[in-house]
Amino acid sequence: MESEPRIYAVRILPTFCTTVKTPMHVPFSTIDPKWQQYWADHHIHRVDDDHSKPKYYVLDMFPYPSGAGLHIGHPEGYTATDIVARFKRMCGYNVLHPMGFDAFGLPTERYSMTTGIPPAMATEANIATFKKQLNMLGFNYDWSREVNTTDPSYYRWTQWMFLLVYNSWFDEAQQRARPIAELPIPATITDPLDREAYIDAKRLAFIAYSPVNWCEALGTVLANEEVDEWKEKGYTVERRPMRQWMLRITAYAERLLNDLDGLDWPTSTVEMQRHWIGKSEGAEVRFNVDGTEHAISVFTTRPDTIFGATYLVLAPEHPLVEWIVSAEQRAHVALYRDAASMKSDLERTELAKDKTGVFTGAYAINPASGERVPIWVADYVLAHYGTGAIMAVPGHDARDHAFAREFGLPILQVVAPSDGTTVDILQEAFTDAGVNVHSANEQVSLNGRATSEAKETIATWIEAQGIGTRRVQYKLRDWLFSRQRYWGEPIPIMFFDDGTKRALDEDELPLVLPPVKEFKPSGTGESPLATVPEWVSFTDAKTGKHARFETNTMPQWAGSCWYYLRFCDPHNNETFCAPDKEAYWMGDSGVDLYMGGSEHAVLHLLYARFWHKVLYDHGLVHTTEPFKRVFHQGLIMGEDGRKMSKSLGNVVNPDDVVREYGADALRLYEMFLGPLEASKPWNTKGLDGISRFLNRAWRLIVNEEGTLSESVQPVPCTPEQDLVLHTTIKKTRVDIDALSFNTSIAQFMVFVNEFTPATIRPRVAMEQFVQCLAPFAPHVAEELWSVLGHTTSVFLSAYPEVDESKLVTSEVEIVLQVNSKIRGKMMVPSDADAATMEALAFAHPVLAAAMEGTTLRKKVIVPGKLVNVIVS
RNA sequence: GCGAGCGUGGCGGAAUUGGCAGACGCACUGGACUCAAAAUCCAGCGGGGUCAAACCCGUGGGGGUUCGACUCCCCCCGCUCGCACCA
Repeated sequence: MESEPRIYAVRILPTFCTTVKTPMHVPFSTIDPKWQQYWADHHIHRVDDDHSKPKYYVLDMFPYPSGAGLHIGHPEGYTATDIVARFKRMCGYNVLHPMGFDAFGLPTERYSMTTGIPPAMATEANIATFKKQLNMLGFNYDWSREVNTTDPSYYRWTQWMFLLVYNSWFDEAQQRARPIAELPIPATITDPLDREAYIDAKRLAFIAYSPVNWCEALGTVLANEEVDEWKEKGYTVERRPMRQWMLRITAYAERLLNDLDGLDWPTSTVEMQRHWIGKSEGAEVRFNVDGTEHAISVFTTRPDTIFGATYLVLAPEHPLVEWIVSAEQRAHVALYRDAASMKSDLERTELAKDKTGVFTGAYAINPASGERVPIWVADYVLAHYGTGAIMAVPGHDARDHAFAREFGLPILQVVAPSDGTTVDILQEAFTDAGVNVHSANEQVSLNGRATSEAKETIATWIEAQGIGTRRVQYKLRDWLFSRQRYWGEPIPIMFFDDGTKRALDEDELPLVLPPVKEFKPSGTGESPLATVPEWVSFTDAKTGKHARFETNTMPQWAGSCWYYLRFCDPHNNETFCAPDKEAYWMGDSGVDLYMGGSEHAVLHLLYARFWHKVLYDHGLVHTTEPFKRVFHQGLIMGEDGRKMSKSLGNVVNPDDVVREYGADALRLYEMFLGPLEASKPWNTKGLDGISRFLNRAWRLIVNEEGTLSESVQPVPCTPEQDLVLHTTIKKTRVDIDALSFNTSIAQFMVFVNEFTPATIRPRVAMEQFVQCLAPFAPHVAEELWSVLGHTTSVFLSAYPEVDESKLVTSEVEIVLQVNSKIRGKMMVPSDADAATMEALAFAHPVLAAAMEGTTLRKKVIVPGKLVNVIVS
């Protein structure tokens, strides 16, 4: 498109044809497809399983193939990994750089609801579009290893892994998953149904009836972490108790936390995972309810403040509420609990400015102080965390303080600042660590003890009294694993009329999704699968019993939990991945580089780590972690600095850019924008700059006829040229490992600026430059490599090596400073030692003049850098 | 509120262990080529100051460590992302 007007001008003014020098441009519209075809025909990107070479596994988070195709953000991470993959291959590594599609999910299903086009068909079309666009950008994926999560030959193994999880229990003592067959069953359990119930309760995949986030419009439940996303899109989500599959990820909380150490991940991502797991250490303490047999267990991280606990609070859902509530308060409490159940977790916290609650009419005995304290119900206490009940210490907890002030409950001070100052506990809670006061009974005194010591003392006392224990608590909750949707992996379990069930055996997998005509929700809160007669009513061949299949399907996260393993051995029909291939490609550290957006910093990465650990416990993988190094590419914003969106009209389409500037210009431009991890605005003018650079590089080597320029000669480099060349090689090698592509490209520009004025260009410099550039701009580099006379791909050549001797110059410029201010510069031999430097520098007029008539106080000499004299 | 990260020219951004701030690109200015324009090539481009130089100021603000700080430490301000009644 861009080149059209130029040609046009020549055509209408033919008389100027001979006089006007037509500047040469990279003919990208010819060479891009040419080399893409060449790579495909010659299998340049085919990964071999030659296990004698060192491996490098570089992985992109595979995309969801939406109908909209690639957006401009996709090529950013993909180009980065493409550069690394091509570079590592040129360095002699056997590189695995695969691509696939995470294609199950709601958007496709919703598209099918409105169009009637089956999701499998829509997915196929979308994937074709994505692949075409990915190839257009010249990425070096080995498509023979493509995976697609919706392909039965893939989800067969997703189902197999679900069953592996299902058939596991977590041995707390050994801190690992074990086969369910090894579960010890108490001898007292003899009834088969009781036995099954006991086993089911221990499985890592289990059915629970708990309040979930139901979205009527979507016809499915959502995970807690998904709620915000859909609410933003305008959907309403309500709390509803439903039958759900859960995965016991909480069993792995400690390992998921500990194994974060030693990962080469962004600090923010590690921190986010730590917070998500949310470990806190404290104590669980029992408070007896006055005048009853009941006791309320509370979890606290501040057992040292127990003497200041002036009331208890139960979550509205706490089962004990109805047992302890007094007759006169019963109506109030019931009203409050009903109101609370209508609110979602989100609404409870969003509207959390003012605390609400209601008195139960019951009292408990503070086991430390012996005081009788009122028991309240309030929704600022969450049912799912800790024990669903707290001891309120308004003197030393901001939330309890606000509640106590609202309802006129007593506030006691039991901790004072360590520095001896006083605080007004009635005005504001003192939540820092300090020294205990007013904290003693006949058996134990915390008075005068520092907070950390007081915690220990009281915890020991609590345990000695038999009223509680030390306890570790996590925020992490079990993973809600079922969706009431059609377009997901079927859960391979069938239920019989007698209340028993059966998981499919390995030889019965995959359990394939049945074709359906209607994708709308069944209307009963079940998935569209519930409307398929042969799905919910059939005779099981193995048992002869009448059965129905589970109608829930797995969430979209399932397929992405293990795809990195399938890439190691994508066509294996015997197992999900052959052990020797897993051992080779996953090596000692797993995926060597995993690139993807920070939106997956918590969930996907946590879920995948969890599955990996289950596999590890069963001896199916041999690394404890799947991803050694994770990197998040930043967002590319619109030209106006705002997030790209159709409604703002600031969206840049990669197809348009490739058509106008070529694939290499887009690749280089996105890498040159700024640091890979930063979010940065698009700037079309910057694309012109990159285009100019590519054209200048092109003209170093190619003449107007499109053949090798006469300026390229088989002569050695001058020392200056060698310095630039080897600086470029060195910088690129270092920068690629650091993923600092913007600075490598800047160095390429320096190289081109250096060689452009030269009339004789040493062939060796041109060749090595082309090799350096190749991972970044593969199409241009291949063409230049070919113009230079090579008949095989530049990617089969070895990346240039740095000759350190070429980086050493005979003289270096040093800085002369007087009182640390720069006063001059001079050249000295680069190997000059401190004494030589001093002698040369002191003879220099600038220093000589500065020191005249002054006293030398101090001299600082840094060889190769500077001479600094301090005078007065 | 808590956690993580970041503040450098008109703009995007560079700057091993503390050692010439502003590489490289964009924009802009001037010049060459051209009837003219585009393209290309050459030169300039933080602020003040000067005919020019010298010189002074300058990496969000304030303090500190150091011969020397964009870099290390403390306090403050601002921005981005994440979490948010988790007891």
